[in-house]
Amino acid sequence: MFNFKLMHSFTEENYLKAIYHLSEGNTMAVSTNQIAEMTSTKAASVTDMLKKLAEKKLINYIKYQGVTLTGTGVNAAVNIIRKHRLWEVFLVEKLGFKWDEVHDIAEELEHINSETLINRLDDFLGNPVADPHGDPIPDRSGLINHKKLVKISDMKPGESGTVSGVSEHSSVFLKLLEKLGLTLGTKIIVSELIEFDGSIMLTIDQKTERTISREVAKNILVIL
Amino acid sequence: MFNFKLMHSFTEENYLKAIYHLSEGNTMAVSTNQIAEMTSTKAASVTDMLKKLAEKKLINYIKYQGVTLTGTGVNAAVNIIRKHRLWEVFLVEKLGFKWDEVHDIAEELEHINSETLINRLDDFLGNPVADPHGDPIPDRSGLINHKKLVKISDMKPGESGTVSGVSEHSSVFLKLLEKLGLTLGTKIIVSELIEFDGSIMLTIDQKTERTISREVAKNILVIL
DNA sequence: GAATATTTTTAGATTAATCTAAAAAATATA
DNA sequence: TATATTTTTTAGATTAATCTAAAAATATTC
Repeated sequence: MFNFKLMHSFTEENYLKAIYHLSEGNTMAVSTNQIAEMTSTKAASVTDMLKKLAEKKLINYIKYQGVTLTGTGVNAAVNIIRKHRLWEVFLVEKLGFKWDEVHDIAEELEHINSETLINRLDDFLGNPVADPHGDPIPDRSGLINHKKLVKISDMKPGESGTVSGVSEHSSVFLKLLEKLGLTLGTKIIVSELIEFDGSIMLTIDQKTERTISREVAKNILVIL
Repeated sequence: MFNFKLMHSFTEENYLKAIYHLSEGNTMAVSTNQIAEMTSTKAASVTDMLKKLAEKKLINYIKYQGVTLTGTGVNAAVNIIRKHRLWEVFLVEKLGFKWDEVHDIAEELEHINSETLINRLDDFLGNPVADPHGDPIPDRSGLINHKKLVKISDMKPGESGTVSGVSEHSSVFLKLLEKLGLTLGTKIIVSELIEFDGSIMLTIDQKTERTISREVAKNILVIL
């Protein structure tokens, strides 16, 4: 259960989210510059905010050593991500937006403060487990069901799987995937690795044959 | 069509909305103190903001003379109200909130900025013409279909009508109406005016007989 | 391990929105 | 109409979030 009834400002929430995303995957502390880059601010501004978040016990912060989220900080961040992803599902499933159109609007909606609202939205949507990009939706207690996903670029020839996520969320990339017929749920088989440039030949949905660049392959995640 | 692509801050929007609501009904300019009261700020803060809004040509402001909205200002205010009311419909119709629970959440949602979002929400909801309290929802060009509503307190004995709106939106009042069986759509007949205290005896839905105070009657709006 | 480069923090300003207290203008009252 | 009261504005501060420029700490390179 989310036990932080204290309100955090819009801006504080964005910093928490940035720190959370930056620490996903790696166990290291997150640096000031990384946060500055992700939040499109300057390092000096980040330092100021880090002091404030540390004061509020949302992060562990030692000067010059980077930051990690505290338990409370993780809870806050996960709650924002839950809201973001549920709103994305709403926008796509109920309002007919495309998967490349929802990010900015969800970025605003994620800051709406009402636990009741978000839990009712969750129920209304049928308690979805993933957002339109395949990212898992934390449940109301903050638990995240991480699926084991593999980059197409890490697959061996002959292996097959189902497209289930992306690690690049830009509209340009998502539109490309649509054009290539590589949306979520698509079944693929890696037929060949092209040694020359590292590009990868796929069989898509048992019919189409298509070559994708290594750069594209790195950003498509598959369940084997 | 709304032709103000310029963004207004959360705060500016709240001032515009306050001025709009305060000028509804009366043709007079709105005073600094009225705005301060409605926005829960001090008069000095209001003066500062009025200068800013005048600078942006959203209001007509003459020192010591109060303010009126300009055309652009009205458009901006109406757009916010449209968003507020559509979100209220969503909360009640789709998420199962009660009519006395939606105001605060809609107050946050109304500031989400996306014309596409709100137009799609409008369609998703079936282009409703009124919010859960009976207030009219401006269409996407900003037009408001004002219905001729009469206060129960202004009705004569023998007159009948359908409850179609309220002029008091507090949760306390709305809950009371529910308890009294006087929700939107309820048919009433004024059976008697009690001279002693001005209270009014009603027949509700052709069966229940009930007396309501003049204070309550003043805040219930009816279509004859 | 000293010199250089990079990163991070501090210091001092800026902007938006607010406040209190005092001054100015408008309104009400005697 | 002169005085008192109320309303509104100005003046000067405060808070949150940001910035630039300079200083301090850490990391890299020779």
